[in-house]
Amino acid sequence: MLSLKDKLNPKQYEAVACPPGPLLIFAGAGSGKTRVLTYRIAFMIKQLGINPGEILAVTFTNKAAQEMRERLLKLLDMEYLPLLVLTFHSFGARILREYYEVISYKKNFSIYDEDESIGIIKGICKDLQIEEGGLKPSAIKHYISRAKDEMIDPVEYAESANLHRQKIIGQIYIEYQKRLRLHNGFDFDDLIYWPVKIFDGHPDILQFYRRHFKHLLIDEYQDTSISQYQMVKHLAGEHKSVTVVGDDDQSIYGWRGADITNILNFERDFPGAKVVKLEQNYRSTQNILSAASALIANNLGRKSKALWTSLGEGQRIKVIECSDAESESLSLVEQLTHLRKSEGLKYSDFAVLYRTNAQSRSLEDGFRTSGIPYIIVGGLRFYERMEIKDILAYLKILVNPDDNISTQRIINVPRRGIGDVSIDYIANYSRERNLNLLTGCYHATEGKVDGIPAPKIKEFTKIIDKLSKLIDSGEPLASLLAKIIELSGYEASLVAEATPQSETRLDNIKELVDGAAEFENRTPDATPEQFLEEVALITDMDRRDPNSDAVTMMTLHGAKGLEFPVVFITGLEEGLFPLIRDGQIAPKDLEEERRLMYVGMTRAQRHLYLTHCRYRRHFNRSFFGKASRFLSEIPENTLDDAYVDLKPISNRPKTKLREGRYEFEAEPKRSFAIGADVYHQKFGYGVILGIEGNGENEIVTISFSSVGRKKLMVKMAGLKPA
DNA sequence: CTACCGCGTGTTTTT
DNA sequence: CACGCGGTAG
Repeated sequence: MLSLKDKLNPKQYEAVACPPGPLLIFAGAGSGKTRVLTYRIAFMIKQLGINPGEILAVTFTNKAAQEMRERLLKLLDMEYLPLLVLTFHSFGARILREYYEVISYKKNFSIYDEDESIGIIKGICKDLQIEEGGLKPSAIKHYISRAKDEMIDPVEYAESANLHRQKIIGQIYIEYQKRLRLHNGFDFDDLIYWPVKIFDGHPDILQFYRRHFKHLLIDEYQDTSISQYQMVKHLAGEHKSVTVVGDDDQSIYGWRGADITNILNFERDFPGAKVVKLEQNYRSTQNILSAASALIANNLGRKSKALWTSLGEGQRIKVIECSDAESESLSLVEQLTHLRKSEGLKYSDFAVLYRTNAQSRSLEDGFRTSGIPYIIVGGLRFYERMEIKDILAYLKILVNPDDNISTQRIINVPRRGIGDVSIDYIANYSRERNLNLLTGCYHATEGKVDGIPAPKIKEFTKIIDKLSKLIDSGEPLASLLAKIIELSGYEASLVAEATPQSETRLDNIKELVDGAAEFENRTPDATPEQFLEEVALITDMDRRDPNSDAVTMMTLHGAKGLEFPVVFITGLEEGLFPLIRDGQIAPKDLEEERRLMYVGMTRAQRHLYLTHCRYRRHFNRSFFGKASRFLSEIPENTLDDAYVDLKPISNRPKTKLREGRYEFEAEPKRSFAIGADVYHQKFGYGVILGIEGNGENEIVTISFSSVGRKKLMVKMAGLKPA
């Protein structure tokens, strides 16, 4: 390999070229983490002559895995990647596809997502008549997930329960695991939990994996849970060629079971580990970096580090105080429009970040009305849409007939006159006879189940029959899905509905078929099970199209690993960010919020904007927001002069549409389009942000480069197109 | 027994 | 404000 030393700084080189063995790389934000990981892999292959098949790289997200794959292909100059780059969860799924038998599972198991898992828990609470003691099913799921992260099995959990609440959860946990097995399904946590259990109990299998993967590389090590840590520890075995990369300051998944002590204790767990700190930041200017560093310095119990950059001082950070969320949205539009012009930036150079998905609503309003292209990443995911899950449920029961969850989901979708009561009858009948629900349905068509309208069930089983034949005859995936949509009557019912919503649903299921076709292309020998697995593990974060020129809007969590020339962090109000529930926040939670802020700030390359509102409607109730404490933790000398934008924008009367007939305003004639450049005698050049009223009363909101935002009557203003 | 309608409730972050 | 759940009508 040519001159590694020229392409890496000394620290990076040290990490890349260090001999196989335990290696911990503290990679500060923007310090070229992925670069080091990929070069290290290339180094192992090209310099050390290591067989690529013996290397396993594990990341946390599909996005990260994908990026690493692409960069490796380029670096190694190959067409196909000779090594595995997987997420923890997909690696776990692979192990289970191979060894499901040793834990008495069956082939073609299903993978249940969060909603389905919570659905199972709801069912358990109902069946067991458990008084949940004020615990919501989602909360129960959370506790069970944490238990699995810590490798605590159901019986162990129940036995060690002290509190009344824990005993209830223990009971539910036991039943939950039982039902998952009954349905031949795993939840997300099982994809780590069970492989570790298998390794624990089957040295021969563990030995196989250890021999197979002699060199491990783990990305985002600070986000690993106890179960993931154990998986790494198991695989590392005696040879201990483990490279882990992480940054304790970017640990933001504690609520999901990530255990920051994993990275802090690496040197203890792997004696003789080499530690390299990467502290040169290649992303941000000094101002941004100093501000972020000062902020994170408020956390205790972190490894101290000193990030530095040679990119120069750069712009100061701008804090904008807005009157309300609507004004916040318009402020973003305003700043963005100016900056885009003055610096010749693309829309895709901008990111708008927020703490909770709910905030995206008000933020996107301003973008929509001003015609600025944007994409919202995250929120409701494509594969979590109702219609997609419905169609996939059909596919799931064809592959795994034990999947009662999916059977239950679509037995009456679209409507075939089979209600809850009928389903309960069949479910009870099936349970007593140890049959799965689908088989129970077939019995019902033969009149074996009392009180069930056989013809209606028959309608359902006939569809399944037809589809089974197709899948058995090896129908290609995309056309199989098309058949499901057609034969199930799903398409017809959506067409009949003929609402705007049903139209988008139709579009979505068509997109699903396209996606399946694309999957077939990419993986020629693909089985439906593999497709289902990919679909279960993929997230919306992975569907970001890098080619479209649009502003990216996403949560701060979603932004990890990304970078943008311009970043807006919004909603910086005490209580919202840091997010505080019940007026209280535990110190460790506050520190995680602060790390989240740190992650957000360090996404910015050149410009960083921080906005907060004085007034915000949050939970149904309006409240007056104090500025976030994080704002006061940023040194003054990195901040621009305060920019206050308090012009009330939202005092125009809300139009009522609900009362009486719907009324549609005639499309008003407008003198200017939103986004148009205009010139004003006194204020100079500006951009039209919004238009209200028409004719005599037409009022435009204009952002002037000289004086900021103004509302003017067109009649009086004497505007000229610029 | 199913389908529809209205009321009430409740919102962190995600593999 | 949107969704889920529960009650009622058919």
